[in-house]
Amino acid sequence: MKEKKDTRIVIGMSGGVDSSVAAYLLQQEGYDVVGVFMKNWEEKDEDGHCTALQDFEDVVEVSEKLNLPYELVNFEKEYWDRVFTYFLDEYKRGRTPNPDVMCNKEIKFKAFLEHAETLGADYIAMGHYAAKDVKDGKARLLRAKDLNKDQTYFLCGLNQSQIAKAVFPLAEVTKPEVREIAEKLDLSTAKKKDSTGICFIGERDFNAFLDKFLPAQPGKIVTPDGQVMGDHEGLLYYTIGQRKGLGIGGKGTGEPWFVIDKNIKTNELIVVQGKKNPKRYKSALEAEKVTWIADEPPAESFTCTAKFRYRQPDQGVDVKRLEGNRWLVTFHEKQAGIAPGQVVAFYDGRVCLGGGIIDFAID
RNA sequence: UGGGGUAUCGCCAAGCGGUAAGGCACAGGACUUUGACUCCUGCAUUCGCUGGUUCGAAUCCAGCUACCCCAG
Repeated sequence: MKEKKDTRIVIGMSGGVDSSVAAYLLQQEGYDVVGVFMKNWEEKDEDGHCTALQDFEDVVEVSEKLNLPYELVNFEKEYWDRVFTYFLDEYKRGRTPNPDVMCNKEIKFKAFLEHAETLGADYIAMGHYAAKDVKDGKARLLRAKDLNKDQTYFLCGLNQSQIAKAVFPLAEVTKPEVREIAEKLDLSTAKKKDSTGICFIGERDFNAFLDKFLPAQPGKIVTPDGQVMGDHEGLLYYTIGQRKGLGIGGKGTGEPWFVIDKNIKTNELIVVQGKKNPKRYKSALEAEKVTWIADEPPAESFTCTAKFRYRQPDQGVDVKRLEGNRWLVTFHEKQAGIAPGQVVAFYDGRVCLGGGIIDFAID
């Protein structure tokens, strides 16, 4: 076993508080820490500022304050090829992808990991709120102590070799504590607002953003029995479970309307009225491309909990392998808003078992 | 061109002489490393138009206009 001072950890620095403090905590532990900023997207915001470079400036400032060696690495091509094309392809299929899960899988814990190894890294670290341990020689991904910020949902697509190489400095630290530490150190990122929106791309008018890459085809909004309720701007702008943006008001019972399906062939958006409408609720789903953190499933059939979206309370499910990486997930309680393309993450208590992509929901 | 009915926010809709409920939609914000969901706030000095009665009308009266229904 290497001494900590001889153990090199390359940490991904985003320019936010979390990774800033994570780097500091590793230094305090006594590791040989190197910070690397990933530039994965080339675009300016509405004001013409390159947001990525603004973030990099924060990395520079924090790194100099912490006396941390740092560098910038460019993965724009990798991000485009492995994350963004997938993102667009899914939308073309009428599905709703989760680019950030793919980003972790392909960029942060692959391209970045490979790059870190060329820098002599023993491990890589990220500012994710997640934890890890090793049991019976296998690395496990665990929920962070700060369950409110836990980001294991976004990491559920990682495999054993990726988790084995990772460390999560924020495993036992809460967000308020992170802010506190940053303030004490007087880091420039201390009061920086949490970033949201697609990782590396940021917050923006989503429909306008998509429109730059995919042509929209307006069509009809209809009920399951074919009643025309209005017009939509393009199927890809809507997600199953969505309420806002339909522009349907005052019809029927006066309750809000929700998207329950898309018909690619007829270019119709299918909606139903009422939060409690039974047509919104599904009893199971089929997941594809399911992977397990342990590289192997716990069993061919088992019971656990799952999330179908970030920050959703855990739901009891029965999981059963169909064939290969396809699994049937049956809900203990019916679920609304199960959107194909989105990610289902499996948990056993604090352990994140793995996850897959929702292919379709079953009534 | 006979009879009856209705005209209140983008939509649905309360109100019935005392000084414009509510819901949906929409907008803004909060929440949030996807997309969504959710939550909070805002949203008709004005009630088809024109007059009249009244201290006071969206509410009563008259005329006009529009639409709907039944008869032609």
